[in-house]
Amino acid sequence: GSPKQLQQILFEKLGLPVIRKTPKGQPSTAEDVLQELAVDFELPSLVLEYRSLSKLKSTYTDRLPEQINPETGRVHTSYHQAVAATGRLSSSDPNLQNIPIRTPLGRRIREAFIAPEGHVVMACDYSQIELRIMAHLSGDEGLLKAFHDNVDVHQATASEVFDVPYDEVDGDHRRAAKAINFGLMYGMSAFGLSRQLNIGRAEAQAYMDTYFLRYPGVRQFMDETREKAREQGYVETLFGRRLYLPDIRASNMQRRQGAERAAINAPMQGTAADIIKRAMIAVDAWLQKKKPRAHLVMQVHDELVFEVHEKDLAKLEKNVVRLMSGAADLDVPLVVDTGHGADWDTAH
DNA sequence: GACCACGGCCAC
DNA sequence: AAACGTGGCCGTGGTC
Repeated sequence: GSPKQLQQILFEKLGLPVIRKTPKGQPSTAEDVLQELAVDFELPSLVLEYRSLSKLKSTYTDRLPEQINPETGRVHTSYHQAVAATGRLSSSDPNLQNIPIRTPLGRRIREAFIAPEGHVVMACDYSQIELRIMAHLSGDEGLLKAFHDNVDVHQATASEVFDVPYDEVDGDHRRAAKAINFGLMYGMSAFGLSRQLNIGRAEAQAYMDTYFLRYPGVRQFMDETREKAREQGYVETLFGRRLYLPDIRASNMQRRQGAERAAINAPMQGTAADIIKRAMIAVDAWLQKKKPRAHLVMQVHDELVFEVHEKDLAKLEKNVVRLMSGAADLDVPLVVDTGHGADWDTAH
């Protein structure tokens, strides 16, 4: 578990090539580096497998049972309202906003979050909320249309960027388009996209150029956001939450560009945070008024998780969807997906 | 025992 | 050199 010791074994003792260095100048043993080394060498795959198992065991399987409150028999997180710069909540001790979901083994940890006898877990999440907010804030016609037509937005982006009919988009093109969509919201450069997709820089630049040609409103929105940040020293969400960016005029290019990326991202991430908070307030009011056998037990940025008596499930689901969808009036629909089951994994 | 930096990695 | 935003937690290696 020691990157320092692993560096010595891989790069000094075994003489494997150094693919990348850490910010402190040490040879990196990060996941993407080991994946590349795994093509030619045997050990890196084993290290990666050990790492993923070790992460799940040390952070979740070992720790969560230790944090069960003996009085309630539950784990209780702490939510913080004034930590994340964008207005998101954060969660700690334990963090319940980073419970694994991406891998089958990771998902087994979610199965441990179960509802009491006679109750189910219900999970309701906003579909693509940040991209929808990007469509709203930018007013880009193509993006607005994609959401109005209720199509798969990554598939639609792939169709535009790679110039293939919507129904003929393959998995690789969709994956690339998804990376472009998310990368854009994080202020990613062509260099970053080339690294993410493992393609040449010119090719990545061509993808981004085509994207901005097809979605000109998005380019304009991003240019204007940078400009506004520089002029005002802050950016704001749809509802006026500000993020001040003291580094936006820094002479140090790295700091300045970092502030520009934060400026691009904050209106979208922050507006999503505002919207789900409005939804939580509306849901709380409804719960207090109607008194169903239900509790809101978690918030995970774009998702609300409830425990609800089986008999009150249908009514709760209908109303939570209504209240979450209606928490903001955007130029695109706010779509809410829901699921339920005996545990948090099944509810997804 | 408390705290820290680092490298790494889990989530959205 | 870095290059993709927001968080929190782990083990290691180290200090006080």
